Parts: sequence; C-alpha cells; structure tokens
Amino acid sequence: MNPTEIYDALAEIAAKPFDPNEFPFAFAEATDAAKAAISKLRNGSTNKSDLPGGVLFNKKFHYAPALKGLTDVTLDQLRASKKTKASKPAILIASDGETIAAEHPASGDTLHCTFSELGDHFGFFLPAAGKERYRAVEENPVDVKATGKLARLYDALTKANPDWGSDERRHEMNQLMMRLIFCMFAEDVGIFPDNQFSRLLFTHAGDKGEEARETIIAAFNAMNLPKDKRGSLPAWTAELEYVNGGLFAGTIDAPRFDTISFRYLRDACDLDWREINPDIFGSMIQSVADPKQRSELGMHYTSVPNIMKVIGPLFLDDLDAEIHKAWDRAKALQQVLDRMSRIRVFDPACGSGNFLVVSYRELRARETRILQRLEELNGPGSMQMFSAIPISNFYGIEIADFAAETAKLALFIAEYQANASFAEVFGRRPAALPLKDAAHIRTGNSLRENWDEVCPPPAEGEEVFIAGNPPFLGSTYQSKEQKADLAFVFAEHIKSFAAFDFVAAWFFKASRYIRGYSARAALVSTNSICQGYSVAALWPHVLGSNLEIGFAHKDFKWRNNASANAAVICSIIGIRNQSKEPKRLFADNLESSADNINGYLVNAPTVAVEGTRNGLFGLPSMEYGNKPVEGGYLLFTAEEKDALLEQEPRTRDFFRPFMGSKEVVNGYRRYCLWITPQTLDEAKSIPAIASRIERVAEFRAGSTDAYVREKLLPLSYRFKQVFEAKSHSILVPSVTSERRPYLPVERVGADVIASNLNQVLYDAPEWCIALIASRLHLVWIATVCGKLKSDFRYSNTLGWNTFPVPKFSEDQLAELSASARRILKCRYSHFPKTIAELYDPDKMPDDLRAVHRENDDLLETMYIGRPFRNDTERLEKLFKLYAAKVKSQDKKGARA
DNA sequence: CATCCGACATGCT
DNA sequence: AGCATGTCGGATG
Repeated sequence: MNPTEIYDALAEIAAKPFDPNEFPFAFAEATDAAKAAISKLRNGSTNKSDLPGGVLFNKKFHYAPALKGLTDVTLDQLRASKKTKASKPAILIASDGETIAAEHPASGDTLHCTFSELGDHFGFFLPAAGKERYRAVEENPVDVKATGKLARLYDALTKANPDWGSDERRHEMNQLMMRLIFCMFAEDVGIFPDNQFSRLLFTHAGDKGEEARETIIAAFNAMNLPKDKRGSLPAWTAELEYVNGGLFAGTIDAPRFDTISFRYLRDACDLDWREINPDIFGSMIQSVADPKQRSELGMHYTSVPNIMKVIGPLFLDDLDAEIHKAWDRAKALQQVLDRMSRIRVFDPACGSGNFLVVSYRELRARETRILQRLEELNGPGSMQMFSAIPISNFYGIEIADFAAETAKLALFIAEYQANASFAEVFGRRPAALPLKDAAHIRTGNSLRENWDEVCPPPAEGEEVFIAGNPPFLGSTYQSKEQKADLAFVFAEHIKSFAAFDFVAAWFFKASRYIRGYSARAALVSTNSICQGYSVAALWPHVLGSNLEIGFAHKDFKWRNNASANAAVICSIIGIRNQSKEPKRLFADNLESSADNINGYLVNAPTVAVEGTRNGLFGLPSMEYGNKPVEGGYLLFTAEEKDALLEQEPRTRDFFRPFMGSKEVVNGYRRYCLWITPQTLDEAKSIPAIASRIERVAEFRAGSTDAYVREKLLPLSYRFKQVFEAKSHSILVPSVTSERRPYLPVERVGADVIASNLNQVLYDAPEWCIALIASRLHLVWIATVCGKLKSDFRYSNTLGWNTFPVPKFSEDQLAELSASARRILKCRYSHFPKTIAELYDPDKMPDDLRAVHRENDDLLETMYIGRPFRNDTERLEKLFKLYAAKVKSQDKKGARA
C-alpha cells in the first residue's frame, strides 16, 4: 500500500460511525496489515494488550477505547502500559469516537484531533504501516520535538481562532508563542520556582481549557508588573515572578483554547525545555508560523560551523590573539574585557538570531575565561563577578515577525544559559529576574530600514561587527517587491543594478555603514557574486576607494542539518576599511595569507574582466546557438523522431540534428524541426507539424516575456533565436563539469543546429579549436567567466572575446590547425567514446593526454618561448596581456 | 536582439 | 538517495 491508499482507507474509517471494538482491526487493515495477521489479532492469539478492550499489535500499534472525553487519560494508560514497553508499538492510539489522542512512543510526538480528521493526519499513522513519516532532521532531538509540538499548537490555535491566523493578529500570535516558550523554558531551568507557570495555568484554566485564555492573560500581565503592583489582578498571580525585560511589554492577549489546542499546550509544557539550543532551535521554530516552510524545515538556517567561518575571522580570532598576548598581565586583560563590553554585533538579516546568539555565546565564553584568569592573577575574591556583555549589544533586523520574536527570545535563553555556565565556574550567578534588557531586534525590511538608526554607528572606542546570511536570489527569481527593494538601495548610486543578486544589496548597505567607522562586515553569500559579470559590475561599487576584502571563504557547498539542503555554493566575504592587517583567504579547506583579495576571491591584484561584444585580440567572433523557447514542441529524441517519421514520412526533410551541451559532451542525439519561411507552407500542410506549430504558439502566448508573447507568436514555426552555419560549426558547450582537464569543444557539419547551450564559431578556422582545447584557455575561462555552482560556464563576451593571444603568424596558425586536427583525430580513434568518457580525469587515454600536452606546449611557446610551469604562471601572463590591451584600448578610445 | 544566470533541476549510479 | 553535471527560458541591457 502506498501512502495515498492508506489515506483513503483511514478517511473511510473516519467517515463511518466509531465502533470501539471494530476500530483496531479496521485500522490494522488500513495500515497494510496482512489478512492472516488481522484474524490472529482478532481471535486474541497475538493480542498482547493489558488494557480493557485494548488491542496491541506487536511493533505496530497499541490501541485502547476511551470513555467519553477521556482520551488523554487512556493515552496515559497506553503510555504507562508494561506491554507497550515490551512490544514497542510505533503508535499509541486512544479514541472515544469524538476525538483521537495518539503518540509515537519513540519520539514522544503527539497528535490530538477529531475522529473525523483521522484521514487528514495519515502521515502521523504511517509508522504503523512500517513507513517512515519523513526523514527526521538530524538535530538535537529536543529541538525537533519542541518544534513539532509548537507547530501543532500553533495550528490548533489558528484553527480554533481563525482571526489569530490573520495578518493583523500575527504579531500577537507570535508574541504569545514566544512568551509561552519562555515560561516553559523558565520553569524547567528553575528561573521560575516550583513549575509555577504550568501549575497555576492548569489549576485555573479548567479541565478543557475553558479559562485558559483569561488565565494566560492574567499570568502574563502579572509577569510584566513588580509583585507589589498587582492589585487589580487575581490573587493567585501574586506568586508569579516579575520577568519584565520587554518580553511581556506591549499588548497582552491570548486566543481561546479549545480542547485540542489545550491538549497540545499541556504536551508542550510536559516537554523538558532545558536542553534546547537557542541557536538552532530558533531557526527550526521559525517554520512553526509558516506551514509552507514546514516541508523545508530550517533549510536556510546557518549551521554553527558556518557561523564560525564568518565571526571567527571577523572579530573572534583577533580577540583571541589579543587575549593570548595579554594572558599574564591583569591590566592588559582588563583592557580586553573593556573592549569586549564595547563590541556590538549587528545582523541585518537576523532571522531567528543564530548569528547573534552564537556571537553572544562566544563572547561570554571568552569573558568567563578572562575573569577566571584575572582571579588567578589577582587572587580569589578580587574580581567583581558580573558580565559586562549585555544582550543589548546585539542588534538585528528581520522581516518576518515570528522570526524576529524568536530572535529576542533566543537571546534571552542564551543569556540565561551563559549565566548558568558562569555560575558553574564562579559559584555565583547574576540575578536571572527581572530581565534587565533585551536585544535590539527591529521587525522590518532590512533594505528599507536605515541601519544607522537600528544600530547606531560606533562612537570612539566602540566597534560594530556586521555578520549574517542574507537571502540570495537571482534576478529571474526576484519578486516585484524585491526588485523594488534593490532599486531603493542602488538607484541613486549605480546605473545598472537590476541584474544583481538580491544579496548584493546587503553588501552595498554594509559597505556604506562601515565606511570610515571602526566597523567591519562579513556576510554569507552565493558564490555567483564573485564570478563572471558580477565581479566588474558590483565590487568596485561596494569597495569604492576606501574599503577592501579583508578575508574570504571561497566556494563551499551549502550544508546544514536540514533534511533537504538548498542547492547552492557559498562564499563568505569580509569587508573592512583599508588596513595594514594581514588578509586571510580560505579556499579548499586551506588558509593562506594574501597580499590582496580581488573580486574573484583570488590572491591577486584587483582586476575585473568586463565582458565585451568586440574581440579584444582579433579572434573570429563567437555567436550564440539557437534558442528554442517553444515548450519542447519542435524538439525530438531519436525515438520520437523515428515514430513521427513512420507515421508521416514527409516530415523527413524537416528534421535536423540538434545539439546542446549534453549532445556534445555525452554523445546524446536530439533532433529539431527546422522550418524556414520558404518551407513553411509545405510544413503546415503536414498535420503533425501544423499542430506542433500551434502548440508552440500556445506556449509562447503564456510567456511573461512580452517579446516572446507578442513578436514571436507569428513565428511559432521557428526558434526564438536562429543561426545557421554555411560549412561547419565549432561548438563550445556553455555549461560543463569543472573536473575535466580541458574544455570540451567539437567540430560539426553544417547540418547540425546548435542550441543556446553551446557557444558557436560558425565557419571558423580550425586553429580556434587548438586555442579552446588548451590549458591556457581553461584557466582563463575558469577565472573570468561565470559558473553554475562551480562548473564552467562558457561565455563569448567574458571569456572568448577577452582571451589574450599574441599576434600569430600564418605559419603559427597553420601549426595550430594541424595540432587541432591531431586532437580531433585522436578522439576519433577512440570512437565511440564520448567527450565525457575521454576527458574523465581518471580515465583519460594516454595518447589523448599526449596530443593535448603537445598542443599546450606548441601554443604556450608562442606566448613566452617555452611552456608555462603552472596555472599561476599562465594566469599571470594572461592578465598581464589583458591589462595591457585594455590600457591601449582606453588610450585609443581617449584619442578618438 | 543577445546574453547571464539559477538558496536550481534532474538524471545517473 | 546522494552525487554529478548540464536544461530551459525569464529578465535585462
């Protein structure tokens, strides 16, 4: 049975009246138990249940009928049952026919729903069918459990109070959740004595939560007032602690609790909150408020190792060095402490506050170390034992209200936990309550906010460190609002910004913020802003004449513990005011010091190759391939082509081989219908083709691109962009694997139609192949072109037109042509091996390696009279030639 | 009209 | 089910 069938079966049970005796067997059947197993269960021979009317199916489920309104009690009995412990059922189920209470004993995850919703919660019951519900996030189990419980509570509350799910009340709803979490955490760690919150809540809220709303409101109001000012509140609130700290400031309201939401509240209170990680937990519960995000639970939260990659080189490493240097001198250590108390950390895209929490924790840990050392140096009792690092030194901006509330809470919890470790070391702890101050978390659109207002720039003696992981989004994927945000940031400073990735705006704002101040910034980014077109377009504006890249982590694959990871390669870029301090470059798990880190995140002088439509070095011009934009209706696999040919032999003359990257590299075959104005009438007379042309028109009519929708509609018999060779084409696949030692390039006849996944030299001389297939060319392309992830992405404007070559003589060109032919011939001798197979770095044939080597030696000798020693030397020479050419062009331009 | 890109998309093994 | 590796066409200059 697949999950859909299980859903149907459970829904069917739910639709019928509840029969407490029949239910377990129907449930067993619905969850895919064998007929024989069910009859054994029915006749009692395998039923091990020790509860009245109960049915225990070994390893699958333990069910017991409940008296009206007492499903919770029955669930407790199921949980406590000795037989449950012995036979480890995946699910416990109690029902009275009105509601269901269920639990996964392994994870402690619970479900409360009405009986009629049984089918809707089929996912919860899948373990009874031996199916995993979903791949659990590999995180602290407490965090996972807590997230699940909170999500259910949130859902149940918004279901019972639809208005609390609306935009107007979202903030109040989120505040409520955070306050509840704080209370549950506080009583578990002992900030609240005697479980006072849940004890009073469940004493005064009624059995089914009838009074839960009023009780919660009264309790929260009390926590916001010193104990002597609670005259207007119910007497029982006198006992509650005064919390303050802003957490209970502002409006206090609560939704009505129905039986189900009240049960989830009880479940949440039962959880042990002591072990939650405020850093990761925060990002996980972000998904609570946004059901859409649930499936990608925590997909974009930054893991602690990645946060450390940012804040380490940003300021912690420097601090550690200073502490190390001062280690034996009390006065110097005291100065470090003073410095630390004046460090402020600002995350302009703080989400649930991971960066702030981890930064706070790291600073507090260092502070504790220093205080310990000072006590050693000055003698016991000599130190005033309090922390000089307040959470009010931490600033954030976050657009999502729930996340912003979470961030505040996470810092409270982090503070508490830091104080607890402080107490472990010194036996004294700062008073936990009332909370003194809060982090400065602004709920808003970071790109619209004035950062100076959120986090005032550092005064003399202060420092501000900006750290974070802003969202990445290419221009194709940006919403209207996001495009407007980009314009808001860039319009008055830069002409062309619309093609920037969304993350570029954060770098730009950070650069304006830190300029001239004792402030630095480091942000996680997609690596694409340090590749190709972006380098010349963005970095000069970010850095200007006063800033520099102080450190960078180049190209690492995004990873966190979420089950589905975002597919992106990241870089971390730290910017600062120009400084004599060393620069650090992290690449391929190695750290090196750099004289200069340029926009490509390479230790080299600052250069940025700008794309150009004109060849700088007189190479033949390279064009685009044919861009279909036709919904696939003019394209065919070999089988599809043969099928159509059989059905309609007249289509034969319209088929042409169609080659993109895959066809060149992996030897696949595809075909397209190639129709010209001259052959259009004949083509249309063939119904199979005519109908395809119509489908193309339909497809194009639905495009968001006005040009495709309007201008291209009458041209539906052909591709969007059309090119044809006269004698032959040289194809250069535009996206190919970074693993190959040489770029793929192929020569094909004029019958072949090249797709836009190739760049094409139409009817060009063969020596071009010798250039493209050279190591020199690969090194150049790898450096100056864009990438897809870290794979090569060939570009005519950025790569081919800018590729520096010496002035070749006719003889040299003839030699290169001969070399190109040798490479092609060698490949053919390995027929039918594909380029992918031949250029697999582990399996490349020796003779092919040899002809490439010869080709490299031949070409490189034309540059410098001998082969280059390594890629570094190759790049240096190429950049030197490039720079010289650009300079001479500029002069020409100036003269003209 | 030409080009650059993808907190990707998807087929492999 | 993770890893390798390039489609497709929107959006921009």
